[in-house]
Amino acid sequence: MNRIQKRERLRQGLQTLLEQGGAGARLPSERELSERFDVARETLRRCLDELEEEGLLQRKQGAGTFVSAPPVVKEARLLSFSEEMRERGMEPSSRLLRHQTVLAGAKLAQRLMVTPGSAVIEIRRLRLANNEPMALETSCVALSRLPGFDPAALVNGSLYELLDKKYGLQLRSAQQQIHATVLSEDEAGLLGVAPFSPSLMIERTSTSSKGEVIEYAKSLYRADRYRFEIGVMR
Amino acid sequence: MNRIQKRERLRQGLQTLLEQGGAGARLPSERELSERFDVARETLRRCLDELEEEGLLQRKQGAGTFVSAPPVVKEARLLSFSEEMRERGMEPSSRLLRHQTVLAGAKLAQRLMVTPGSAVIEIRRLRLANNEPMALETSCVALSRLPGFDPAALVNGSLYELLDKKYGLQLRSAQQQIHATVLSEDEAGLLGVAPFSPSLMIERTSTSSKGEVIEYAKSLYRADRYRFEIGVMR
DNA sequence: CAGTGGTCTAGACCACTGG
DNA sequence: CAGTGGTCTAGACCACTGG
Repeated sequence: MNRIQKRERLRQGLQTLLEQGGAGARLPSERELSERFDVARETLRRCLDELEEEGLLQRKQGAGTFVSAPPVVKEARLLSFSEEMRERGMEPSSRLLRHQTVLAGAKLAQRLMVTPGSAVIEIRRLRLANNEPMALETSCVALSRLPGFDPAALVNGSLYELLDKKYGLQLRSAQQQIHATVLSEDEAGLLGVAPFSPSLMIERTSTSSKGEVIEYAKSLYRADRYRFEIGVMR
Repeated sequence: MNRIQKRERLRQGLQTLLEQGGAGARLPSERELSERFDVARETLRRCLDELEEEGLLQRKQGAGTFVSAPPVVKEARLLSFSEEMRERGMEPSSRLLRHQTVLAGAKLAQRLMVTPGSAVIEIRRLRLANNEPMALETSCVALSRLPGFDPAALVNGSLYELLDKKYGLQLRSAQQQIHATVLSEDEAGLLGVAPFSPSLMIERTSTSSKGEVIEYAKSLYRADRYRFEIGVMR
């Protein structure tokens, strides 16, 4: 399409200008740019909006448009343990420690948004990276959302993959709370560290694209091997 | 201004429509809405863009505009300690424990992106919420970026505010690393908890809109009073 | 095909800044 | 004050969908 080509040319032309200018440089005015690229000023502005959103430039009313240094912020994304470890260049694996069906108490029921007393599958796994213990994870999923769920499938697999393949459930967002705590003797033993070592505890409530709460998980990470990293914008 | 009122009315009118409709409902067409609210279609579209960005509605070319169930994900934003505590409904304050000018070693120089050996101001503050100790914070800023900097101004103020007012520096993004650790006896004493209590340690490197690294800060939060909360999307 | 959202235009007036 | 970005308008044509 002619239109797409035009948009593309505009975008690339602007990026070239940004590169030539370097951080701090001032761009020509919007009226001049729109004439130069032969587009309406509003069209140009929409393109500048995008570039500003991406942090490549800054506009200041009455003063002008200035090139920014691109930010290095790493966006937080919802990753499974397996995905995250692979991204960190490590090979993930799991050991299924225990699984049982329990009846949801008031607190858990609220977290999973189910009625108190409904059946919940609780899965406790030791999660390894390069065959070294990394975290101790307890996941809870409501049985009603996962008919015929078989925890045995989790011995070496990702819960997220299973949810997707078997139930067509894609997790879309999660709420995470991060605390610092110390490990009990049992927990420390499983993770292979000294008792009362510090630990990063992450509680996560994951929600499907339909808005249903699918999983509540509580993970204890070894503080000596794991850091939580996040980029934030103002 | 008439213009602001108009925009405000439009926004509120649309939100009312969204509420009345409920998730899944289909809004009237853009042409009809623009007529009803007496604005140009482009103006209406800009408002719809915002609402879509916020996840309140979804548009589908050729089909229509539909009300979404609002997401509950809380976006991570770069907040100063003061801003964050106020948002949590607590009154922030600070006690300046120490400040000194040091020469940047290799590690600090790399973090601040300055040449090793340059002067760096190091500020150590006890940060309180409702007059209770909450965190122990050590901030480092390169002197070259803040000529004539006076740490005394920080006794009861926000560093971010000072940077903005005095130097016109707005922080735009930050990279944060979150660890779990235990407090030394000194640190525990200052924070008013038992020695070797667990602590959430947050290291933050903040960058200005021009892409310069402005601050490196290391904070030790009381694990019993502070949790880091974050929403993530897939 | 009628109707929807997506994009673009030329022009106007406003708020803000100090090159 | 001239010049900048911010907002809005009325209208056009496009791509896509199936109420």
